[in-house]
Amino acid sequence: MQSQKKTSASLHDEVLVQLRRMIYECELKPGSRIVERPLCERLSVSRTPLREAFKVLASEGLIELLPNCGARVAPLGEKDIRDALEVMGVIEGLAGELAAVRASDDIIAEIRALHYQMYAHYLRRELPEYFRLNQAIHQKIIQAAGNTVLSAQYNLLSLHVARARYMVNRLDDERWSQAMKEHDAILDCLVRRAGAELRELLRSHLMNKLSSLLSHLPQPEAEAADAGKSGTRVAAENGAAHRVNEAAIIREPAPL
Amino acid sequence: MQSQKKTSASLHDEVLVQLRRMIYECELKPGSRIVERPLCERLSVSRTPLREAFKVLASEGLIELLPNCGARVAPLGEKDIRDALEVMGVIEGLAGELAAVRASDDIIAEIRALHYQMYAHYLRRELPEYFRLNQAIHQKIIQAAGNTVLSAQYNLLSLHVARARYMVNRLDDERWSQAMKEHDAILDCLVRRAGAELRELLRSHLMNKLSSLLSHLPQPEAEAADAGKSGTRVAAENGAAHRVNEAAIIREPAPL
DNA sequence: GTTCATCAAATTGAATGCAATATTATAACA
DNA sequence: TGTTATAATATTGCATTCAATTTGATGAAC
Repeated sequence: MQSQKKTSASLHDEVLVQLRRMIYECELKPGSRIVERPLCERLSVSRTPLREAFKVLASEGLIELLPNCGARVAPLGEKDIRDALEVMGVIEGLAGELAAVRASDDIIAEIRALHYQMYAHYLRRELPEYFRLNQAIHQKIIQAAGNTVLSAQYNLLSLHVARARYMVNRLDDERWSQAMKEHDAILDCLVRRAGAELRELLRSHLMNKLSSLLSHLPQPEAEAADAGKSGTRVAAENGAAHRVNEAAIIREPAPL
Repeated sequence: MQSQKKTSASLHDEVLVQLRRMIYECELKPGSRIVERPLCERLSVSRTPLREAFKVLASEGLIELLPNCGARVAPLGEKDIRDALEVMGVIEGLAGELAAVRASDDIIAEIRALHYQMYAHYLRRELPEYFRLNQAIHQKIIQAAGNTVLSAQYNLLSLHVARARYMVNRLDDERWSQAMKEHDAILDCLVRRAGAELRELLRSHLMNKLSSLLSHLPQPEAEAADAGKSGTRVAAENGAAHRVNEAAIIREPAPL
């Protein structure tokens, strides 16, 4: 049913997917204004499907739509990241709690397989592959919860978190090894079907990710502090988006 | 900044608000197909803003957009209600947990005042007023959490739940008195700032509401069981929407 | 009598055009 | 020189129009 991929989707959906990618990869920088016509030419579509996509993105919180003033990419400050991950924590916690009860043994076996694959990539310090499997495991847990509303909310929040991850753009070794340990515990809870324990584990897993993200945030509170409120187009100009350092670099954010 | 209400909003927003109301009041019945042009005439707008509103409603899960086949109001079965309230449970639980820490004494005083007002209406069996204050209390707790993502998710889920409530359209006395007791406990937790306890209380409060809703659901699994999957426009024709019985009737769903 | 094919009407998807509003540049004035 | 008013430009919001697909119906063949 979802086999055909490229040509089948309506123009509006393609634009939507494209824009989402451009936003969470920070190709469209947080806080920057978006003018319709240039984007239309770039995506080779008319304004109508673009504007429809804008409305959806606005309801998803990825852009802001100022009446008669056009759109701008939603700013992404420390507070926004914290808010998103707080909610994501209880969402994914609930997913774990439900998955521990509802997941079939086959699904758990699949997750276990993914886990060991991920562990192998961790040992070899292959971050993109590690990351892909990490996402796949979390996605499997979400699906195992068997709750469509939960899945939808999770995917939505994932977009915002991916945006933050692109801004930070690195993962230090200490956090990486800690995350791996947490995943060991997560798998353990799942096979034991320890729902409540898994819930707390997943939630704290995300809270730790929050701490890691915030500690690496580019400019905590610099001169662009008013970007969130003032209507003037501050381009934010965060040159940190491409900074390369001693830590591992994330290149593949999410196959979502 | 948000003082002007009616004439200032863009046409698209007005249509969006109108359609949301029509959907969660079941004026547009779950599962029924929506044709664009008649709605355009009825709302006195062109197809462009209507279609933009459709895209947003689809991303909110209130309608489904079938490619080249138009829109239909999202069906609302037992599973959908359960899914929505499961998620809402942890969302509002988190809100309580955060509010217990972050709410100012003034806010708690306001909630206490609302609570006693609500209690007075409960004693007089004034359901619409009770309901309005009930919503206001929950809204205050959400706001006190100080998390914009949480607020957005909660408001979204509220729409779906309101839709379910309209379908059920009544509240039996036993559940009413139980809900009132639960609210007593909620207020107590809040003034004691017992976050974890409040979290569990709010979650179970919603789980009880879920049970109540499901037990009063019009047709659990009747001949319209395939309405959720088949593409044919089954009008659902749930005559139970206006049924009047021995229980109190809900007329005012949410001032949201 | 049932089923399949072809055609007409209706409906959706997208592009273009026009009016309204905001933004920017220019110029006049204090 | 700095500030305000005004006009020109650019951009958004919405309506209209056209093309593509689907739905429903009529008729022919088995």
